[in-house]
Amino acid sequence: MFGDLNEAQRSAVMHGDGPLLIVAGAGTGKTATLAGRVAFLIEQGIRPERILLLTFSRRAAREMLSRAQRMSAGGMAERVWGGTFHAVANRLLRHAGRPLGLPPDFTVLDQSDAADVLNLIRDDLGLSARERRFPKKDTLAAIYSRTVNAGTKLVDVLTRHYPWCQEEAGEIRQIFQAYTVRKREQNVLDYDDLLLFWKALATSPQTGPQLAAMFDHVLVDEYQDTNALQADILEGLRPEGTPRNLTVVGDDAQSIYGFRAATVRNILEFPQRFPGATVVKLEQNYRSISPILQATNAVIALSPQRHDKILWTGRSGEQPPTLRTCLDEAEQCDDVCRTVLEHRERGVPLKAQAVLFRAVHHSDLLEVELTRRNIPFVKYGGLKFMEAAHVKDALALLRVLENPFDEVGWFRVLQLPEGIGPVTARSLMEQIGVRKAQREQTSPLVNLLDYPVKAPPGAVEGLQQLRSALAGCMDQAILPPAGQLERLRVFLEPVIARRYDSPSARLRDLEQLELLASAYETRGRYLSELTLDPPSSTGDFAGPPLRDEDYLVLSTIHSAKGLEWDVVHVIHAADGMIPSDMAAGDDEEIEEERRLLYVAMTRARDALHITFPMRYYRRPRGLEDPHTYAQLSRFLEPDSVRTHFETIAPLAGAQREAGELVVTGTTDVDAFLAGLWSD
DNA sequence: CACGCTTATATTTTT
DNA sequence: TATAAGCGTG
Repeated sequence: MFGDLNEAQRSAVMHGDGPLLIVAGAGTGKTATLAGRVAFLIEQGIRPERILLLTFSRRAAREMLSRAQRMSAGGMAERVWGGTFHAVANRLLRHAGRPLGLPPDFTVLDQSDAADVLNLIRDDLGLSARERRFPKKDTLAAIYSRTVNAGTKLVDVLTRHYPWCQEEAGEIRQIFQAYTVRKREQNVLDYDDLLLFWKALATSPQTGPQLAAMFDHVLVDEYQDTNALQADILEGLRPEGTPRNLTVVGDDAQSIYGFRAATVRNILEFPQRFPGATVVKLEQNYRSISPILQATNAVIALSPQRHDKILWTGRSGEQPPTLRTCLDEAEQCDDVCRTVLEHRERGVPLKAQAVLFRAVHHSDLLEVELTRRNIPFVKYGGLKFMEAAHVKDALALLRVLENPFDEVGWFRVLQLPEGIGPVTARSLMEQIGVRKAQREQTSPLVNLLDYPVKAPPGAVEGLQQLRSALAGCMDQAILPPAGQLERLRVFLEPVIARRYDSPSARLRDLEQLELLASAYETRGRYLSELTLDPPSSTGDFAGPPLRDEDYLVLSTIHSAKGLEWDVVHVIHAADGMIPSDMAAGDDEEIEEERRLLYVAMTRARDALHITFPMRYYRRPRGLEDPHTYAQLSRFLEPDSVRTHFETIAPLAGAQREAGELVVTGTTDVDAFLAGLWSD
């Protein structure tokens, strides 16, 4: 059954008790190994519900467990505890959060909800009166999250990552303090709280041992992307003096989540933190053909950090990766479309191909072009769906039904009826007692439904419609979440038509939301699953019609982690894109960008194409030249890296045919100039 | 006080 | 490009 595994993989799979670190290079069969280990443990008689498998996404957990299922005879893998740190924390805390004073019916705030709460507090504290420009709500949320996850002092985070906000440190601290108070009042947890409370539970002398006793084995995927908080949780779960059955898998060369305070130190210091750890290295790459692997090895070789493993492959192949210089973005789109179709001609379906890029909006132009040419695609990455105003409106309605003390929920809901803006909404919240959260107090929801409130005459009718919509959803026993959404849609339809453009598309989204809800029996379950595992692609919604069709995959590099395709196209391989200008802060950030390119390239099995446009058109700001010139990404360095590529210039070909002279010197001039600005 | 309009601005990656 | 703040009107 484990016959397909190589020696290193087998030794990892069959490792006995004690800590185990598997350093698994890209494409070395990490998933098979981890799934194999789960299957092995079950075969050894470990009860599946006593195994905890922590992965980076829900999708990864599903894949891993279904593989383990196939490998294990008994087929009990589905009872394994699996999911992301956050999702597992959510489950655990609903059962075991009592000792922390945490009622089991808390609701979860996603990052943008958290930002809204921060914004509300900023208004309340009167900090919006603009003397200086104050960090925006999303920035506040980012600062908060980074501080908590890294476990560092606010001032240090500000100095290092948000130097332009240092002046406001006092106010920021004030907001953060109030933020914690509000969350507790309202019985809501944000992403970071989920981890914090889990850690509190796992490390407390009272509850820690009970928690640790729940599991015989803990396995963690993508360990290079865990942060200090998560490492503490793991140590709490496998305390010293007990059998420390902890398996972690990771690759320091693929750590790309520094912005979420992930630290490679977790993987590097694992043997110190868990003394007696066995270390297994997986170095045989099964994914890429040799010319691609050589190129990716060359990219990572230039990283000044030590990655001491050498990947090799038995997969031979002739075609080196191509490096394609395009005139501009339009030509890049054209080239990608053509190359994609060429591969399909030769028998590679669209599904086996992916286009990868640094930032969500990098595919905008390509999406237009693909649509124009009737090439179907799905896009992964980005949070677009959950961020849309109308989706938030619908979910806010469900949230106040679920948790009537949810402040941001109410603030949004109460502004839906015509004639009510922020000021009236605040007054209504005051009247129904949203903020006086004592547990015994009557529910603000009941107050709104059963008692009259003062509102301006113009708002009375709309308010009444809101009331009856909410009232229609009160009895969960009769109406499941999908039914509630159906009822709420009647109310939302005119609201959306009045407030937003392209209402028909938005109404379709509400139907999708309803479709998704039909899989859940309770509102609470539905809401927390949606915030912890949001639909990651438009394809997550595409029901049967799109499912069997062939489609090209578009993905951010971050979302492509752990996946692979026959053919990979990496676009925008220009300085300013990879590495992103935004990341050009310090060496550490630049190195993370290098690893990002490495991750992108190592997704490819048989063919890899990297393109970059020489010229970008930006919307003119003032009298600036709307064209900017880009250079090839510095990570594709000429001597040791570019030699592994076949260089193609669609532009040069076209121009030579036209008898024009191709000027290749531009980039050198730009490089010279760039050298003058940098120090 | 709501709402529609204009103008400034800052722009990554995701649980 | 999308959002937020600013301003005028009803």
